[in-house]
This record gives sequence, C-alpha cells and structure tokens, in this order.
Amino acid sequence: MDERQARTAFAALSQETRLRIVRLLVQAGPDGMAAGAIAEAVAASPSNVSFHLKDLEHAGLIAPRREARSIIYSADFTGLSDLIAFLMKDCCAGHPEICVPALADAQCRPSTAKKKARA
Amino acid sequence: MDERQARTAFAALSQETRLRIVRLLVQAGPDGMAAGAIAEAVAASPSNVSFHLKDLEHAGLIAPRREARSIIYSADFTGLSDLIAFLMKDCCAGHPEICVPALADAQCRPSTAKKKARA
DNA sequence: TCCTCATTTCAATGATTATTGAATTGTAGG
DNA sequence: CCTACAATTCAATAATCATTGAAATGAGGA
Repeated sequence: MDERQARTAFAALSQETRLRIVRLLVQAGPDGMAAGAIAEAVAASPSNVSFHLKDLEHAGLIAPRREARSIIYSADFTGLSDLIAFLMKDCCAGHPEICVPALADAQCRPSTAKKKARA
Repeated sequence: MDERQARTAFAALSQETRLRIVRLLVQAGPDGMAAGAIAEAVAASPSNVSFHLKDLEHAGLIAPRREARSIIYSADFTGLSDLIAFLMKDCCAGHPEICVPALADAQCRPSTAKKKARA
C-alpha cells in the first residue's frame, strides 16, 4: 500500500458515519449488508450513506456487489489488513518492541503464537 | 482508546504534511527533532508546521518537550500502538485469521514468536 | 536590560468536505 | 409497457480544514 492510498483510507476512517459503517460491515462479515439496511443501522439518509459508501469503496475498505434490486456492501479485509501493515511499518520501523503491546491488546495473534494464560 | 480519539488520530494521519511528520519522528526515535528542523525536513513554513504539530499532539501521536530555546517533538509510540490496536480490534473481531497477513508484512513480531524461515 | 532566535498565535483567505432534498438510473414483477 | 422499489447522482448550502504572513511570546546570551 502506498502512502497516498493510506492517507485516503485514514481520511475515510476519520468520519463518524463512515467509521460506524466499517465497524458494522466487519461485524456483518462476508455476507455484507444492503445499502438501505446500512442506512437504517447508522441512522442516516440513503443519499448521505451512498456518498459515504462511495468514499469507503474508493479507499479500498469496502466492496459492493449487486444482488437483485439491492447493492450489498461488505468489508474489504485485505484493504484493512494492508492499512494495519502500513501503520505498523511506520510505527515499528527500527522499534519493533514498541508496537508489540498492540498485538497483545487485540486478540489477533496468529494461531501459531504461544497460548497465553487467560482468566 | 475510544472511538472519538481514534477518529482524531485517523484525521491527523490523513494529511500529507502531518503523515510525513509522523514518519519522520518515528525514524528519529526518542531523541525527537526541533520544530524548526521538522519544518525544514518537510519543506513547509514554520507557522504551518506549528499548526500541524499541535494537531498531531492533540491526536496523541507526538509529544513536545522544551530544550533550551527549541521545542523538541518526538513520536508517541504508545499513541501509535493504541491506534493499531483499535484498528485490529475492528478488523479482527471475529475474523482473527484475516488480519494475520498484516503481522507477517510488517516486521513487527514479538521476539517470543517462533523464528520463521526467511530467505 | 536589550537583542536575537525559535516557535507559536492570530486573523483572513482559499480549498475541501458533509449534508440535504429533488431528480435520475436501474431492476424486477404484474 | 407500466408501476414500484432500491440506490445513486446532482446542485446548492453549510461547515470544517489548510495556508499565509504579520504580530506576539518566551528563552538565552551580550
């Protein structure tokens, strides 16, 4: 991911409605949600949500597909993953030990990681 | 890190000059750099850089300290780490396997991780 | 104290971005 | 073909953000 694309993605996530949409679609998983259902869930007008969906799509964070009369959006996990990698490279470059707390915090470790004692 | 703080941080990183400043300061490490040196490095006016530094500080991504006549800024690795954790929680919640590629991409693994064959 | 240097603050301007409602496109069923 | 429905596009307005240069603050050294 190049810097320009990363900035576009950061800008997309900096807006309240858009961040809510992304979190919603991550929760929804690969099935995704129709534009109308998203609008209802985030309590915004269809036209406003359409505007934000386009922005998120442009940022590579979600992807649309048509299904009958609806357009279904789902999270682009590759895009999100790339963005995390970008941030990590910046943060950790030359300072690997500093970023590690983030890994512990998010329950997001590869299954090859040692099992950690957990209450 | 709450959602509001995360959005502030994303907004901060979405601006070209600010992102350059963050990357610069991560490179510089804990020693940091004086405001003037930063301005020169990113080729922007002192007053403009001051504006952006304040924004980054407000976002919790950098921290200032006075040293003689200069004000030295350095990256706030905790803030960056928290932001990565926030993003990972969203991205990985319920989908841990999807985020893992990011870990491989960034050379940012805990030293406790198994050593991986690497060309 | 006075002068200088580093940085910030301020006010004004220009540029992006978000929101709204009306009009449009595109899909499906009768 | 006509109607209904889902979603987008468009134009206009409001709001936020970035940039600039001039003025102010604050720390040291002569």
